[in-house]
Amino acid sequence: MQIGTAAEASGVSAKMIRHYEAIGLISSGARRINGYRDYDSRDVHELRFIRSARDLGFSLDEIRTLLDLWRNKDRNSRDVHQLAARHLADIERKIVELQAMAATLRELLHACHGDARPDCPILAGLSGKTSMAGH
Amino acid sequence: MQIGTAAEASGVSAKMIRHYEAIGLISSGARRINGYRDYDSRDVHELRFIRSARDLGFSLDEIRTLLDLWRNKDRNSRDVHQLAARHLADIERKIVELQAMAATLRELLHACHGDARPDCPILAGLSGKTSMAGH
DNA sequence: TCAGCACCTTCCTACAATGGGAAGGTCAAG
DNA sequence: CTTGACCTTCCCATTGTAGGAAGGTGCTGA
Repeated sequence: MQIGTAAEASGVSAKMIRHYEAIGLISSGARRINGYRDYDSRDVHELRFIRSARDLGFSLDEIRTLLDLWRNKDRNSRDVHQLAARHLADIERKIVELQAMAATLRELLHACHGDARPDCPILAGLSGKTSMAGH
Repeated sequence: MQIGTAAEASGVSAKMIRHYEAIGLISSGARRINGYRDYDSRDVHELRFIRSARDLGFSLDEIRTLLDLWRNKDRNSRDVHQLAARHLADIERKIVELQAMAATLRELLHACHGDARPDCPILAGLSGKTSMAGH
């Protein structure tokens, strides 16, 4: 099948499929006589794997490792577990960060009347006249 | 004061101060005879404002608007409130997304024994053999 | 048979925010 | 007069994705 069909079937855009090939995430597979890339269901399967991993927030570099492990039948499930656990920890850290931001914003929003008057605790907070959560 | 001092005082790196000037976020202020940028406490105050807003996750584009509102004494606190509320909603949406990812990851991690054996529900999940949370 | 359209190819550009580094100018202390 | 710590500009890299230009391919309908 052509790249467009593989894109549709996998949920990865044709643009991205070419990109993944360019950075060596997927192999430079077969070409037809006209130079068009040719894909089969295994390729689509792999693309879907990548797509799922992206949806879970794995970076392309992490996915590179995951793909290696996926292809390697002698792998250790410990390696996968470790990678995923580290990634989960990253996400949890990010959530905590965002929650801190959200809490501060909610506080500021609560204090700001939000009408036609110019005085605004949000701006005051940003300008450092109020307690602010650090980075 | 020189850029390095302003950087230290504001928590914004010299590199970023130059960048903010280049993109017009802050004005191209005075230069000394030798071509060095010169800053005063008002500049530092503005940089700290930017820094705080960045810490709260505002984009430089949003900060551009916030700075305009901050400088404009005839502003409407409603505008600030609206901008901040929208930003808070963005953050909350992002938190929900990350929490969904984390939940799926935790499920997969829970199912994966993570030892020397090769079979791994995490890889199976990514390859689509298990229920996965969509994007 | 040719026109048109949908597809494909490569290559370059952009985004957002930040950092790294090179090549060179400036200034104060020793 | 050298050394070192600043400063200047300019270019490049990052991460993941998209847009677009310029050109080739191939099917379909008139």
